[in-house]
Amino acid sequence: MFKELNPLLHSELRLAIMSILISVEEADFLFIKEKTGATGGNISVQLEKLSAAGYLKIEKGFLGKRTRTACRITSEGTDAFAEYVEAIKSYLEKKA
Amino acid sequence: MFKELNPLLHSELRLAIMSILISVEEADFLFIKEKTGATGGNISVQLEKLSAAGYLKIEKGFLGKRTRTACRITSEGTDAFAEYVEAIKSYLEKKA
DNA sequence: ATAAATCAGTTTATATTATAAACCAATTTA
DNA sequence: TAAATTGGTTTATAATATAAACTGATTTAT
Repeated sequence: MFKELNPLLHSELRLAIMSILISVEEADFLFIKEKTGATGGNISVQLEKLSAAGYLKIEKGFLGKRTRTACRITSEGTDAFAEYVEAIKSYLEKKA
Repeated sequence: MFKELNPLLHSELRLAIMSILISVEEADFLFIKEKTGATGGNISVQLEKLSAAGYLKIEKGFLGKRTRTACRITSEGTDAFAEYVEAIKSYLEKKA
């Protein structure tokens, strides 16, 4: 009846992050911050969790002299996201 | 970009409960328990929260001698659910 | 009749989570 | 060189989810 919702993805901010990453080559910290409107601290924590799960890769580098944190979704991340989308649909459809 | 997710509905069990109630006249406690596979305690707590928000009505009565707790979604509940469905879609769609 | 088991839930304790506030190191601007 | 800003991270707190323990009534077994 109801599929299980991956708890790592069933979180407003983490889902937003993944939603951004799924449709973009690469997104940096500030881009995610702007798009989600979340605080930096919150984003930092959630990126770390998604990274620990292997759903994204965090690439730290420099843009000129300033630090820059960029993220890319991994194939595991893409798969997990797709699975989550299927799962949540089982809750949204109105059953006959 | 991302619509806010009503935190009362963005919960696996509460969403499942609402998903059941949206497609059925009335559902009793044990029916919900069976469909969700959740523990009674958990269901009790979540029904209470949804009820407190006015999203469902809890009707306590008897079936023969045994107590029976039935639930019906309210129109506020229906609206909130519909809104949640729209909101979560904003996270699931792949943006061009 | 009464003890044991079951039913239909509720209460509460615990563990997990989400979140923002506080912080830090480097860079830029005044 | 002092103050402000940038780009984050750490950590403290509040909120949440969940199951375990409990309650009170009913049924079943002895």
